[in-house]
Amino acid sequence: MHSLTEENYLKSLYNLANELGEVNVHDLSNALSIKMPTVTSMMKKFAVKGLVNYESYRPLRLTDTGRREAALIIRKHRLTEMYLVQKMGFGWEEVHEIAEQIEHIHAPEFFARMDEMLGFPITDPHGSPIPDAKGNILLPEYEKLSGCQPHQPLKLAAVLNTGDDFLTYLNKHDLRLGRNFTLVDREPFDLSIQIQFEDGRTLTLSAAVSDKLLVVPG
Amino acid sequence: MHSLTEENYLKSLYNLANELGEVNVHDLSNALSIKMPTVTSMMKKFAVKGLVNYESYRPLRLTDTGRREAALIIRKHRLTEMYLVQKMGFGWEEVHEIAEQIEHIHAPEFFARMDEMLGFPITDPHGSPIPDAKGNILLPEYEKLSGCQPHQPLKLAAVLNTGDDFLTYLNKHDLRLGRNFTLVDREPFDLSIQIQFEDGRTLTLSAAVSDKLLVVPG
DNA sequence: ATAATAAGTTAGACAAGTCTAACAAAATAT
DNA sequence: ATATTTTGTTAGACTTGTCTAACTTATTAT
Repeated sequence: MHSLTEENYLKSLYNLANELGEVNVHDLSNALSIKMPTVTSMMKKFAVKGLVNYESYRPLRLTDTGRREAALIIRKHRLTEMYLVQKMGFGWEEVHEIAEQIEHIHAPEFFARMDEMLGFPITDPHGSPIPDAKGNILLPEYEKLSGCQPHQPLKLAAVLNTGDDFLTYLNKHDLRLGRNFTLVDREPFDLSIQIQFEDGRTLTLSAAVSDKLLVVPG
Repeated sequence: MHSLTEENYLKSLYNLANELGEVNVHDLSNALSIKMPTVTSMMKKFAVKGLVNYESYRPLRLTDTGRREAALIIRKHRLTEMYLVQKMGFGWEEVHEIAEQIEHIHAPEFFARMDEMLGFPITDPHGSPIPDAKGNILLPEYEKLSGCQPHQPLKLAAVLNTGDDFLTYLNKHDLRLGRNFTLVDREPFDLSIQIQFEDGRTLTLSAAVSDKLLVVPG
């Protein structure tokens, strides 16, 4: 099994790989707030453990094993978030920090029980997919709101930023997962976007916000 | 805040102090499966942190601060056990290992929510008292079944061993907390004890067992 | 094309928590 | 009362995960 430290490297590596495609030592160092030499030496250790294919000065590549083990940690994280929201009444802006700790618990029965109580959910409270018990994940076909064309009916499917500030902002404007709206207009000057809800109310979203909202056709 | 390692020393120290009255380096070393020199040096560190009063070759004495901090960890442990049993359907023989990990989570809201959902319980699933949020604990007046006189109506109030084997044995004989019975007889030869349930059925318990069962007048 | 900057590595130090070996003090047994 | 055993301490080494300083390779900009 892996240490808590190793689990955090693994998870970060996995998330960065999805966000960036290629992950450099520098990126990982940044994400973890750990200096590059430390990251380099951990990656050499990971190479020995068969979690990454490491070559000097080349981007870091997770092995299939590494990817699977990372997915299993992320599974625990997302299952926990869903449990905290659905079964314990926390808001989606409150659960990240708690899940960040509980994801390191080694107790398969515990997570299996959560999964069962939740009815085997496939996404977490932020719309991110939950990997299955084997570490497989199917990436959903969400589109960034910032990249959509006007006049389409849309539905909020996921958010890309899970910081409290952002989520509290969304709460304030009743922007919850599953909410339907239409993209009315895009302002070319600052790339802000105007949306209209089904009840007729409109809302203007900055590019920073619309870039973090993932939608599906509504 | 304390490291995971420190939390485990603290908890063990607290539990041993309750069991033994006086705790020696040797006892703690034993309980934690950590060699004595390591324990000695940790105790010096604890002395600096104000958690124990340490003097060479003398028994270890928790300070009030140390005792309170230990009680707060034990609070999290017992609250978690209660939650796992009451809200997640685990058996009382399954929860120790999981709680052993979750007790180290730093998230007051999380434990406060559990407490609330459980209706502010005062004991865990094994009958042990749950310290309050300030680290105060009131020791209940339980008696060992092994020390009771015959012909008294009794009620099972707590168990002193929380190993799966013991609890599974109790399950098999329907010996659950709150169960009423009468002490029928004690066999002087091996100190085994015979009890009778309200439905008339009887059961013989070895000294090893009756020494681990705590009762109140039923 | 070369200078400047950014990214990555090597070497060596440090803190936390663990160990073993050797020695010292306290408790126990005859 | 003294020898033996048990308990406790000191000293020094090791591992994991971190850092800084110095150097190297790769990328970028002029």
